[in-house]
Amino acid sequence: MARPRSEDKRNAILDAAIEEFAARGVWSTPTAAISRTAGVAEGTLFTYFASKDVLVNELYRALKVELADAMMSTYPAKASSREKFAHVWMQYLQWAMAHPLKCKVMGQLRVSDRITTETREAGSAPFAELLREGEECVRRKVFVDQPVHFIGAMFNGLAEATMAALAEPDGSGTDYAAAGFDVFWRGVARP
Amino acid sequence: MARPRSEDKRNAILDAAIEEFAARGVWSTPTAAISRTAGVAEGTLFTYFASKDVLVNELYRALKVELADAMMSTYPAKASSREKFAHVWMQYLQWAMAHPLKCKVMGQLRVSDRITTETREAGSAPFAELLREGEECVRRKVFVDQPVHFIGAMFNGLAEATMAALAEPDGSGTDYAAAGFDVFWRGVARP
Amino acid sequence: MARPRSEDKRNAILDAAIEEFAARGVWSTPTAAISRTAGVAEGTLFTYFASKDVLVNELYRALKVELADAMMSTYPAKASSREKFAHVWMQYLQWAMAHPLKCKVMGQLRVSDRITTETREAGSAPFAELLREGEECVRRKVFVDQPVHFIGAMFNGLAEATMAALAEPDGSGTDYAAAGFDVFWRGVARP
Amino acid sequence: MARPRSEDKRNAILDAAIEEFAARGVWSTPTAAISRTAGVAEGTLFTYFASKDVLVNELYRALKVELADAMMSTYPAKASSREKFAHVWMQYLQWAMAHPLKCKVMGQLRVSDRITTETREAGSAPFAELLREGEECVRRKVFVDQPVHFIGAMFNGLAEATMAALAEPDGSGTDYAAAGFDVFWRGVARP
DNA sequence: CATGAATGAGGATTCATTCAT
DNA sequence: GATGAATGAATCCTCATTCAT
Repeated sequence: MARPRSEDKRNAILDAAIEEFAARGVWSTPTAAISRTAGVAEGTLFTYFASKDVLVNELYRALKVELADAMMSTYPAKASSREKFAHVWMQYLQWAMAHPLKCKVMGQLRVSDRITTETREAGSAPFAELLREGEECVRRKVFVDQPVHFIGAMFNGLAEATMAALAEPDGSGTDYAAAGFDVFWRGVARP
Repeated sequence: MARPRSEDKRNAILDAAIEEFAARGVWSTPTAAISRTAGVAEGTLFTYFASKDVLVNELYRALKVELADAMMSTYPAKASSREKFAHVWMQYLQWAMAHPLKCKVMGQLRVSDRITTETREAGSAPFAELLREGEECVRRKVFVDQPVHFIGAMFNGLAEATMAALAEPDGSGTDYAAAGFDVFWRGVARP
Repeated sequence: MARPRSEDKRNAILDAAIEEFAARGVWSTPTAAISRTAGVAEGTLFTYFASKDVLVNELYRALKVELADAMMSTYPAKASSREKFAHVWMQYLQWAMAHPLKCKVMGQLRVSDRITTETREAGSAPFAELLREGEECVRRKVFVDQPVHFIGAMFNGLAEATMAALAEPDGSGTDYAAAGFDVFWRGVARP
Repeated sequence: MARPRSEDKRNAILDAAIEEFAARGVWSTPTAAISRTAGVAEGTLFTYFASKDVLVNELYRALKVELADAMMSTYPAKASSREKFAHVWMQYLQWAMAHPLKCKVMGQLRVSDRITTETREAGSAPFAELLREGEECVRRKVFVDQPVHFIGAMFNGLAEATMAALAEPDGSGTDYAAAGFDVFWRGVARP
């Protein structure tokens, strides 16, 4: 199938999907709701995405790419390791705070069975640079002696927890973002 | 008088739900699949759970209760703080490893819109004891000066990440469970 | 099947059926609603009535019998024809006003396909006396020269219309009952 | 652009509904039977009528409109009052005889709880002209001194009874239609 | 290509009836 | 006989996808 005409329309559909998925849950949202919100006809959705599964996978990939861009595009290649991770951490949280719907949808998609392994791999590709830095840190004994993917998982888990804390409406004013990163760094840095 | 409602049947339905939800995803499993797996008629499911939503909420609560029991029933009330948290951490991970399906389903339910606030609250009730210990640690300056719910979130986030790492089939033999706890403790303990 | 034990229970079921049918419509009322209102178990209903259809037919018959009793038990066998019909007319309307639910249900059952011809015939049996008087009136040229069943239909149609008028909440105070009978009598009496 | 919604298909569904409702009763006919008879897919019914309730209400309204058209479209505005009512009466009965199924269905719908007040009002709107004539007759002392709606109810009640008599298969050859109107007129005309 | 009506398999639930207790 | 849990066919409706316009 040739590339469909309008990139705008494709994006409108993806945006509508985010909005609807966030509001009603991924598997409770009919494609008709998405097309309506996107302002296109029901059938049009299927000229841009062959099926709902495809749409969902592409959306996941798109969100990952956007997040990766937010996190990595200003990556301070020359800073210290700590600064590199801190920078990425902060970009992550800022993006998450700026895009709560996208964040919520990513959370739902992450645990979904309909996201293929291929999509998942594509989604983590842009973070290769960060992985390399992690490996370096392990090698240089800056980090504890654990596989990078494990350390990456810690990073993610803590970031998500921090995000959730930031999202709470208790407004205690605490700077969870910085606190969260401290937990991460103290946790994985070799004592 | 009359057949009494059977706890066995209720459990069979919940077990079947776990099995099917893990295999096909919560919102892709028809109630008919659950009843078939449970060995009851389609209608019987609805004498035990008024609707699929109710079933899903009760299942979430039941899983939480089971997990809480695994984590807290052998809580070492007289041990040191570190030992208390370590114990709970290990019980958590052991339960998770022993019940991967339940774990997977909990992961899906946690992000679901259909789980009510009430259910969520009921699910976290059994961990009150742990919260208290956390507060104590903050007060005694064992932990960094952050709200307990934030520290609890860190605990959870790291535990989940560790679980995921344990579930990976790379079988590197690394003891992720212990390593994960070390990250947690170093992270939240006052340096 | 032997006569079931308790006549009371049978009546409770019929009464409950009237109440529920009036409130929710005959075919929107589950048998379970009837048994609940009657204060008996779901299954018990079926020891008194073999099926819902049977229940509905017996109810129709019972209502007809009750109405017939109200109309005919004080039938003034020695009065003039006009007085006879007027008496029956008034009894009819009084019964209808006194039992609006029963009346409503009869209205629904009358047009229902599930009422058998046999039931309908049984329902009109108690009015034989009145039919005879009608025939007499035709023969004696008190009524216009039409078949009695046609005149009976007029009687019924006008009585129902009068009932509906009485049920309206406009409360104009008009004596519809008497006015309705006058319309009937003028209409069918030979001028 | 796109297939336009077809009035034909809508009518086919309404016609099928009449046929099936007449044969099996309104609440015993599955929507699937209607769509099959109409020659459309099960789902198509719901693009024309949002629910069975909506279909039933629209059907009632459509039947009323059709009947009103039959009765009122040739209304002899310049004839005498008696002729006006006689005309409408005859049109009513002719329509009823010509469309026994529609008539039967209207009878069932009239007593149904699912017909909304709004639908009922819309259904009686086209008869305003006749109501006015009735009021005129009361004012000019052609009719007895009763509210028009009461006289209207008599008209209806008698017409229905006459219809039922006409529908009986005794084929006595009696001209019930004319006889019925005579009953009406004698009944309501001031003696 | 865009549109939205048409399709029909699938799904949650209901409910008359049966039957174990 | 009474009870109410168990049954599963039947029902209304949804929705991903197709296709005529």
